This record gives sequence, structure tokens and C-alpha cells, in this order.
Amino acid sequence: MVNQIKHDREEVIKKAANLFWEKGFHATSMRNLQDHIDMRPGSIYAAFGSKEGLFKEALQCYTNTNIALMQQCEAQASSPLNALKLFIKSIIKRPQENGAPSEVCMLVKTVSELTDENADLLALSKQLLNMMEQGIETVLKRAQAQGEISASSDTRRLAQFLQIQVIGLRAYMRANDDNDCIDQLIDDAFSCIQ
Amino acid sequence: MVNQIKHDREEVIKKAANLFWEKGFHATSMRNLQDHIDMRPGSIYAAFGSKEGLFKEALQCYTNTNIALMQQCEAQASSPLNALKLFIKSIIKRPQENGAPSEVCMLVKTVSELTDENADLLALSKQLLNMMEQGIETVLKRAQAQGEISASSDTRRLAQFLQIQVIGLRAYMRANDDNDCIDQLIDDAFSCIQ
DNA sequence: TAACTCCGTGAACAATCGTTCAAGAAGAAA
DNA sequence: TTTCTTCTTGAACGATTGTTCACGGAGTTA
Repeated sequence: MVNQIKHDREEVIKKAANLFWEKGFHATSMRNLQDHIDMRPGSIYAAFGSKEGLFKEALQCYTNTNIALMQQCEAQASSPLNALKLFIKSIIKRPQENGAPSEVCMLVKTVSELTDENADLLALSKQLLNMMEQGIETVLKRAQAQGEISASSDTRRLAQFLQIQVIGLRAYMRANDDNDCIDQLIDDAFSCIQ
Repeated sequence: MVNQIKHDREEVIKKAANLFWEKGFHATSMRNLQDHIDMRPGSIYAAFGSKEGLFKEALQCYTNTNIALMQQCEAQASSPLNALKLFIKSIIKRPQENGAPSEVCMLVKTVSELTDENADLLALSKQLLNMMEQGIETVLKRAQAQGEISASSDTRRLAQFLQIQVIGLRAYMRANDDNDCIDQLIDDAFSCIQ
């Protein structure tokens, strides 16, 4: 085998994504990343081109993980709507329970933090968030086809509604330390979906 | 009159708050601030002590403005619940319409961006967000006393619900460029309040 | 006018930022 | 062993970070 790649690319990106997710784009320095993913600047720049390049891959990785989780929920749950509930509940669980580095969605954090000074990163985050919403809508349509939700419901609007609930709940959890009521708040949100 | 203070403190803090609100704490450099508030480093540090010190005042200023807006809405509207609707609608309106530097609430942005590395700023933001929620609850109680909402409703939970809606809606607007549907989404959220 | 007080100035500080690149290490091919 | 290829290393770059402080200017008091 020719010179083997020392670092597993996927593994490295995953570690980087976790650090970016925790600290945000600007507060994460290349020195921080070097320590966290155990690579030297030369290797990082050879592999990813720039801090922005690595961040793009991190955003993609984060989204792919979420999509995979969604598919996993669909395989497990007894119906599309239950899959959606399972997905959202497992995403919203406190970080200390599922190892996530922040309560807030990484894409939302990024969209909130960045400005036009990083236009392409901002655009990518918006695009990925939109992709997640469309994924939700796809499952909602499946639920509609199976009669779980009314045929007259606007699945696009329902997907928007759920997206807003999840964004709001996660940011709210970040802002409040004691959140025993979260489970009920999630149920409240879902009771609106018919 | 002894040497008059050249810069109006309130005005300076308001300008600084707008820049911090737009760019976030980390992405706003002292050089950016110097240009934006037209003060030199010496004067800034004499008046505020540090970047963190100025940011604290900016957070307070932002919150005070929101509280003032809430009171103004109560004076204008025909009932407590209508005042709340008016307040939330005027907050959620797109930044290009009301001059706000970002769609996202400054306190939420801060809570989302910062980590324990700026523990006191994080704590202050959480505290101010909580204060806003309590303000909402106060108005809800007034609405309850006037029979606008059911006497059996849990105003604490309703305030939480509204807080989550506003947080979610604003972040959602930041992430989506075309948002003609926002007014309807706001009405949807309020239709749950009984 | 001279001395004093106060605020504002901006050059300069050490530290850190994102990034580059010449050099080294290690296995493959000859 | 020698050459070649490929990946890694870490010192070093100029730029920018948050912050400091000796200085100048302007109004007040004597």
C-alpha cells in the first residue's frame, strides 16, 4: 500500500465539526483545531485548503449525520409520524445525554453568527437548513399518504411549523438551565400536527 | 461647565449595541467599534473598562429598548393580549423594515455564540432573556385578570410557549430569504393562546 | 499668564490570528 | 541502496487581536 493516509478523513471532519459546533466559527482558532483533531497546519491546509474549507465539510458532515438519524428513525418507528416524533425528540435531548457539544442546532448557530463577510458559508448553511426542512416535509407527505394527518393539511406549512418549533426549543434550552418541562413542550408542539 | 463629556454615553452604547448585534461578540473587533462609535481606544477603555464591559452595557441597552417597546405597546393597544401581539409583531418584522441589524434576537444570538470562556456574559444574557419572559408573563396575567385568556391557563407555560415561538420565528427568518408567510405563522402561534 | 484638571488621542505593546513552505520521514519502485 | 512519491512537520510570515499609556489640547481657577 502506498503511503497510507495517517488520519481518517471522516473521523477528522467529525471531530472538527464538534469543535466548530461547540465554539462557533469565529471563536474556533486554527490552533484549537490543531490540538483537537491532532493535525499540524500543513496537513490541515493540504487536506482542506482553508479554515472555511474545513468548516464547509463540517457543516456537510453535521447535516449528513442528521439525515442518517432521520432515516434510522424511520426504520425503527411504527409510522412516519412516529418516526418524526422520535427524530425530533432524540435531537432535542440535552447535550449531556447524547454527547452533542451544544443544545443549539449547528446550522442555526452558524446562520445566526455569520454575516455577508462569509457569504458562501452563510449560503451553504441556509441551503442545508432548507434541505433538512424538505426532509421533514417528505416524511410528512408519507404520513399524509397513510392517513396519519389530514389530506387537506399543507405539508409545506407543517414542515415550516416543525422546523420553527425545533429551532425555538433548542435555543430556549440553551438559555435556560433547568428544563424538566421540555418533554411536555415537545408534546405540546406535536399536538398541533393533525 | 467643567470639561464637558464629548460623547453622549447612551448614544455610544446604542451604536455599539447595534454593531455587536449585527456581527456578534467575537467577530466585532475593537477597531470595528472605534470606527462605528467614533471613539479612540483610550476613551473607550476609560469609559467601559474592556470589550466585555462595553458588551455588557450593550446587552442591557438592548433589553431596555425591548422593555420600553413593550410598555409602549401596552399604552397603545386596547387590551393586554393585543399589546402582546403588537409587541411581538413589531419585534419580528424584517430588519429592513424597522432598522434592526439582524433578524435574530441579540440575547439569543449571544447565548448561542458564547461558551464558558465568557461565563459572565453568558450568564447575563440568560438572565436578561429570563427577564423578558417574565415581562411577557406579567402581561399574560393581566390578560387573564381581564378574562382575555382562561383562568385555568398556566401563564408561566404560556410565556414559555410565546418565548419559544418568537425565538424560533426570528431564527427561521434569518435562515430563509423569502418570508411572505411570516404574518400567517405569527397568527398561527397566537391562535394557540386561549 | 501660569498652574491645574480633565478628556481625548493614537502610536505601540505582546499575543494570537490564518496561512505558507522548506525540510523531513517513510514506504514503494528500481 | 538509490530514487521517487506522498504525507507530515513546525518554524515562521504578515496581519490583526485586545489593551495600555505618555502625550496634547482645551477649559477653569488663581
